[in-house]
Amino acid sequence: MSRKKTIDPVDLYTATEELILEHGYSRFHFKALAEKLGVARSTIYNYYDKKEELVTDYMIHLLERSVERIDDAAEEEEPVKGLIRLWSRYAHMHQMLQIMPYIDREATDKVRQNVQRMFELFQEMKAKIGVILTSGREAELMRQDVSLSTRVGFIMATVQIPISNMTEEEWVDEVYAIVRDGLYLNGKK
Amino acid sequence: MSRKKTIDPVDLYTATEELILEHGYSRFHFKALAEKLGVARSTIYNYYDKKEELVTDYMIHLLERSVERIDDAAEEEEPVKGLIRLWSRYAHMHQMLQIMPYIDREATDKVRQNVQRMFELFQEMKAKIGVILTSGREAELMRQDVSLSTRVGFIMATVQIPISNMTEEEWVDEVYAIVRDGLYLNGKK
Amino acid sequence: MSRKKTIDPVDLYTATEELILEHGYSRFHFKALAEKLGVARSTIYNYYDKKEELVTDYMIHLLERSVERIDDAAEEEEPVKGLIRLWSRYAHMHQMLQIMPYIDREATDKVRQNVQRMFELFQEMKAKIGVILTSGREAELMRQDVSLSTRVGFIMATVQIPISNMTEEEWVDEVYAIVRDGLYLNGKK
Amino acid sequence: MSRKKTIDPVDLYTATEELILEHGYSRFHFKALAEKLGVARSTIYNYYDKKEELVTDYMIHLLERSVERIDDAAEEEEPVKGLIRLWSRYAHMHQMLQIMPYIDREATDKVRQNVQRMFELFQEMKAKIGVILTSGREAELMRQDVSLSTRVGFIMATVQIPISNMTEEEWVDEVYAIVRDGLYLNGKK
DNA sequence: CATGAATGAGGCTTCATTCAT
DNA sequence: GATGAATGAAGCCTCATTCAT
Repeated sequence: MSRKKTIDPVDLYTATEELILEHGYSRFHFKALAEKLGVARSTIYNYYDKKEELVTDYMIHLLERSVERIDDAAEEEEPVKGLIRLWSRYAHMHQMLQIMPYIDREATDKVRQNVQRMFELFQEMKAKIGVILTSGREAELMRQDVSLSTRVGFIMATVQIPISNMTEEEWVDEVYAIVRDGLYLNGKK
Repeated sequence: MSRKKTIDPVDLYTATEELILEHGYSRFHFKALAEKLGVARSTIYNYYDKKEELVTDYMIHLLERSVERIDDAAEEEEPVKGLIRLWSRYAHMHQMLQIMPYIDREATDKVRQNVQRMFELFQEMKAKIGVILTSGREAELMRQDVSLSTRVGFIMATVQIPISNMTEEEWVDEVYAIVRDGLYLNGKK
Repeated sequence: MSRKKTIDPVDLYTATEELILEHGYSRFHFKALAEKLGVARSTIYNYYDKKEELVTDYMIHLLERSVERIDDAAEEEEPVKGLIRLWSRYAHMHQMLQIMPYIDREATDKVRQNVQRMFELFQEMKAKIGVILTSGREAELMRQDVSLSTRVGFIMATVQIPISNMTEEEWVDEVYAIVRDGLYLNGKK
Repeated sequence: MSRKKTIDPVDLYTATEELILEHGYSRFHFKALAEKLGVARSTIYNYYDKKEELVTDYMIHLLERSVERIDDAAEEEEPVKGLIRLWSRYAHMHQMLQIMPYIDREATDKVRQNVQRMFELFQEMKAKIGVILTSGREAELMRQDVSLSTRVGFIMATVQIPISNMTEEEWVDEVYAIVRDGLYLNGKK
């Protein structure tokens, strides 16, 4: 039959992620990717015709996993804390989403479709968070005087808070505390 | 911008900002810049030897103005609200800071120095926010059980919250409300 | 072509011809050929080591058949008309010959030999036409004040005349009429 | 002011023509062109963004000149002979037209427009020849029992007749002789 | 200063072809 | 034989940058 594959598709994603996180999208080339994987540049073209296709495929993969995890978070005792913990694990997702404006959406049809799919997944993510905030026990506990979209945006924005000199779990606790009760003392100690 | 064949340095900044906000840093070229300014590409080199120098100069200019405004915010009745209002005005600053990873810091000595200066300004900004949170009346009102760095990061992260279907002032009110009191009802209305 | 995983050599020729006529030699790749044949690209290499070898083999095959037909034409009542009718059937041969300048003759020894053989076949074709024009009844009917090579070239050039809005046979009649008697009235109707 | 130009646009056309005639369109690259002109490859991109744009521009230039010459031919004593003489001068035009199928017409908008323009010029050329064949003294002298399109195609096809062992003027005389009176003796000497 | 011209470096892609199974 | 995988060579193209006027 044929020769044994040297590129594991999972490695492709891993290498893509690492390169982008290390150097940013502008320095993400098939050349660098090939070097990292130890193959010829043209070899990658047997897997992906365009770098945009690879990147968007990877991002969809990442988003899909993230969206799944939101369901897990929803099951937790404190769903909002679950979301924040999710961010601590998927912090790089945020950085990946930042590169979206740099992607040439018109590169190929596949890219166009992928970008569309990413948009849908992003909406889905926001919708799921919206559901968490408006359903069950949360709805009762939560203030309704602020628009849902701002509340959802608020929770998502916390992914940006840097984690300095503490463990992941400490970060989650601190962020959850202020998300829940705010920065100000309200009769709290 | 101008039709004159000479470059007004202010136009350089304006055009730089517009190009980056419109198309992202990856599509920011001296070629496009020259077209926007109506001059020859090589003319820009009489002002800047490297595109990184231009961009970092511009970003320093932007950061310096922002830092000044923080002092104004500190004077307000509700300083934290002042900060949030500042974000609504300088939302693009956030986008500009996003491009930092894309800049080749090693390009020239000047760039290296500029990046260093940006870092200092950024620290200064965080420090000023820290001072606001720990001084005067705020210190008494604010919870101390969460680390200062997380609280500062929290306030800065709110710049990410999207402004959907509302005025700038409504956004400021909503965001300030949850920043202050959190997402949950705590005996509040 | 075939769905079998083995290649029928005849299919190879057919597919080659179709691809070249459709898209020209510059877009004739083993990639496209393999797709058309429903086999893997590398499989073709079990039959031909070089694409030039395949193409020239095919062209030789085509020329050989054409040369044979010239003998048939010579047997006809009006041999020159027979030649012209031959062109109407083998019009693609003309297009195939056009691609000769695009073939890398130095690719392999086989290619060199094939090109040589094609040249010989082409000479043979011209020779056979020359014989027709100078032998038997034709010689008496035909003017001798124009060099033989021009007369042969003239007949061969007619393959270029487009066939617009008429049947193959009408084209043959019209072309033969002017080849025989020229464009001008000479006491003719 | 600026540096002195090293590329004369006329040289660009000349080099383009030479390269294509020597090696065929498939071996016509900006790389080869740059070498021939003694400039860097990228320099050519300051003149033409796409090789298709250069080639089609050149071909339009060539066609336009040819079309003009047809008007001159029409003025001659024997217009058809004028056309044939024109071919002897513009024989390469025929070869250039052969490459049309190899040009990627969809490369850019400019290319699309150029190809359209070429098509129009080609139609114009055929129309002008048609006018010659049907107007004035010619119409009376010429047979009408063969369709105009075949007669026009016939004249254009003669450009293919090889010129072997004779001067240009001898070739013109010979070809004109058979175009006018045909291959056969009709009471002629 | 301003400019148009030229260039090199770097990235993108496509294919013919080779290789191991 | 047939195949899928890998590769190198070759061509395409864009831009930052330098240079001479």
